[in-house]
Amino acid sequence: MLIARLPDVADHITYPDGLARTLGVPLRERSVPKQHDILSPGAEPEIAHLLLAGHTCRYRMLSDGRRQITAILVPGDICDLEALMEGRSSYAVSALTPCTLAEIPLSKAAATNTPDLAAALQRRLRRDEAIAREWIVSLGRRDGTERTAHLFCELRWRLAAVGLAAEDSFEMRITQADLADALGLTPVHVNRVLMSLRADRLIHLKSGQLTILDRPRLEQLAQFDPAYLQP
Amino acid sequence: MLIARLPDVADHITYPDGLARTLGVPLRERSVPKQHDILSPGAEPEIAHLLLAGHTCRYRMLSDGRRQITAILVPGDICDLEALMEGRSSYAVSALTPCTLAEIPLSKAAATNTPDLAAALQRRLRRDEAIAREWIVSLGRRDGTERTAHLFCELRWRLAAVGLAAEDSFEMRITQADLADALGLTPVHVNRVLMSLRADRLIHLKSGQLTILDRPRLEQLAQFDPAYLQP
DNA sequence: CGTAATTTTGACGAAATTCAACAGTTGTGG
DNA sequence: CCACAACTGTTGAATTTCGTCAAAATTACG
Repeated sequence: MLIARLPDVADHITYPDGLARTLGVPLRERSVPKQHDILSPGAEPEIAHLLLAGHTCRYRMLSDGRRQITAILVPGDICDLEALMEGRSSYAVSALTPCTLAEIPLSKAAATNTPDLAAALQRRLRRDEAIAREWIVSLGRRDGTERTAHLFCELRWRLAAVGLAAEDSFEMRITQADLADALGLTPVHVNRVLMSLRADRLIHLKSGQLTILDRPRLEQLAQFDPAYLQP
Repeated sequence: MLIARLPDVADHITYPDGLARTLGVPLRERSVPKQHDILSPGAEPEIAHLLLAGHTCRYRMLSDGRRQITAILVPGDICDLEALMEGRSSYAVSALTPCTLAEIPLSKAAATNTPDLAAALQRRLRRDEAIAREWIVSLGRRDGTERTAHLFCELRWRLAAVGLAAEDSFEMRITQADLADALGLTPVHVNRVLMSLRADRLIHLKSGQLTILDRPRLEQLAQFDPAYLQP
């Protein structure tokens, strides 16, 4: 599932080689287990992370234990973009699955003042915001089934863009409990929604592999329009 | 309700004088009625707008008529930030109340290449994203009452920052139907939530004036933490 | 002053949650 | 390689939150 030197990846900071060249230092790689905390909010981190394999998330906890995932990151994404751009972070980041990460030293990033890098980071920020906006639409106005369908359409699109979703099928080892925290539902209800998507022959999900069986119908159900994901 | 030359406004593009000086042109002012479309998605706009008075929103429509408001803008905010930064916009903007706007010519803004302006715009973008993230938390994990309380806490904070919410009271002429589209609820349910907030003596809302009667209790109910609004 | 928009209320229905139990899968150490 | 424990997924029944429909009351506005 590792991403590297993909021909169809446009952005030069999506893969570690390009980012290392831009910063002028080789990036250390690191593997972290599922559930591992990559960034705690409030802390002053010294490294940011480019995700190479697996899925991470940004999230916020409420004081009574409720958790909301505000973003799911896929390979090629920068997990702690806020920390990279302003040195501090208002959200936490953790690993939804076992992950491989490339470490980006913040000191080095801050010292690298090329317009190239700044533009690339700003593009990432705009994209993250567009994704967040669409997530608001899902949480506010799509029911559980549409919302879940939309997430799967979005993940497929983003993974395909980095070469990780051939044939409408991709690795997704996110648990139903974590999906629930992303979708604003309970784990029980996520399970029922998945069962119904399966019964409708829209998806096949087993042992960490999600296959979209009927993409046109799933995208129609979700009212998925990839315009917001375009660079 | 007009915002201008406020001593406690830090950002030099929050008020029209500063922005006009930065761009080197005087900004035309314009009044638009309630419901007026300020920006349609997909269009290639030639002007962006700094909100001077009233409330506008960014929103997205689903094909079956459902609408989700993704951001509420207050005086000092740039309505069409995405258009200003990349020339096109993936969301629509319209006026929730009668508004006064300052017109920002995109050509002039694109030509003004000062690091100062770029930094200010990027700060706005980061802030908008932080607000969007918190909105995701509300829609995903707060119930109708908490969500409404959170929105009021946020509006009070943002309006206070531009001098428009003295004594925990501010003008808010947004209809319950529009609040519903922002909160991901139905108008009927918004009404019930407002009734219950009134019954609990947390707010007073009448003829377009919202007064927060017990701010500590309202903020606790909403689990409001203004950290995300900090510059 | 009259009409339209908005707010409020009630009765009923649907979507999602809660609680509880059980089955299946995965991972680990003996 | 098996046995066990822990986690993850699945299902049912009862309850809660929120939505829908419909109508009345109130307010805003030309």
